[in-house]
Amino acid sequence: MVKKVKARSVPFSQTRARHANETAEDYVEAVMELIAELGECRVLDLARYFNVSHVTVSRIVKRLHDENLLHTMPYKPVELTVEGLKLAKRVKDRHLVVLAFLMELGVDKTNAEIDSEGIEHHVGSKTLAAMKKFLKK
Amino acid sequence: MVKKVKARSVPFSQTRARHANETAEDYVEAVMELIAELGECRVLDLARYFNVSHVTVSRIVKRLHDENLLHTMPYKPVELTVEGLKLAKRVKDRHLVVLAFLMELGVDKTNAEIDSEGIEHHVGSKTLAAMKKFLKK
DNA sequence: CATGATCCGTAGCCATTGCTACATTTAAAA
DNA sequence: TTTTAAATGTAGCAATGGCTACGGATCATG
Ligand SMILES: [Mn+2]
Ligand SMILES: [Mn+2]
Ligand SMILES: [Mn+2]
Ligand SMILES: [Mn+2]
Repeated sequence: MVKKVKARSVPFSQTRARHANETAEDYVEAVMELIAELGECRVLDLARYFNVSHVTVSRIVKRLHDENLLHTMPYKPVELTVEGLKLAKRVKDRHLVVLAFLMELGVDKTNAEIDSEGIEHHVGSKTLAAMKKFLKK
Repeated sequence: MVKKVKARSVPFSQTRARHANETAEDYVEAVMELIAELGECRVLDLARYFNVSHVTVSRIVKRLHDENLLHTMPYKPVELTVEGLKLAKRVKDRHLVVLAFLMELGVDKTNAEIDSEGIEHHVGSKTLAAMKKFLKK
């Protein structure tokens, strides 16, 4: 008789899929925010924002341009496509819910900001709804 | 007058650091669990568990061996070092808290299992404490 | 004890995201 | 207008974690 292991592979597959979207989500949100704050979004603004080199940003911006999330021309500011803006709004809304939820739970702002930056990408629609419900009470 | 952007780089740096630990955390937890359930933990057990190829597992096991988290000899089952067991216990405890928390919040078990698999790695000590407190009430 | 199935390791590919060093473009100052 | 500083791009390296293909080791079974 061979013991069978529970089908735990689904959560891991889902987590890997979410990690694959994480960079795109953070970047479109950052571009939207930087344009709102600075009027435009330059590669170096993103590099400072994420605390990475401008080279890393430049390459990722190129990839997200290929994925139709960002507009970009050499030496020009980065902009959002229609698709990118839609994603940015959705992601920012979710991020704000997670942040508010953690603070409502009693976590200080500093730690809520740190943890929510990672947690946001792993919050599915059901969990997001539960957090919103909690916030209403 | 130049507008200055808030220091948002800290959360992103922290999130990247946590992602760097994620594989190690999931693997030691998996090894502990598979040994508990099957008596031993083989490379292929881990491959099935994570839904990846045995090659991916083999390379990662080697790296975690170099980091003194796992014991491994060619063609032998994988075991935990003292350090690995300590980490596994800590990680499993945190994972269970996150899972129970999500379910207490009203998320169904299936989605709670999926989301907690990613969220766990981004839950700092403050957030973990807040979740435990919530569960006590 | 032979052998075939299963398990595991190795070679080698790709994508992603970090980095430094250097080249080029753009924009500001002299 | 020339010159210099800042911003951006390019080349090339490393680590990580996916994969397939193939070969060698182990073990159960005949
Ligand atoms: Mn965000
Ligand atoms: Mn984030
Ligand atoms: Mn996990
Ligand atoms: Mn994550």
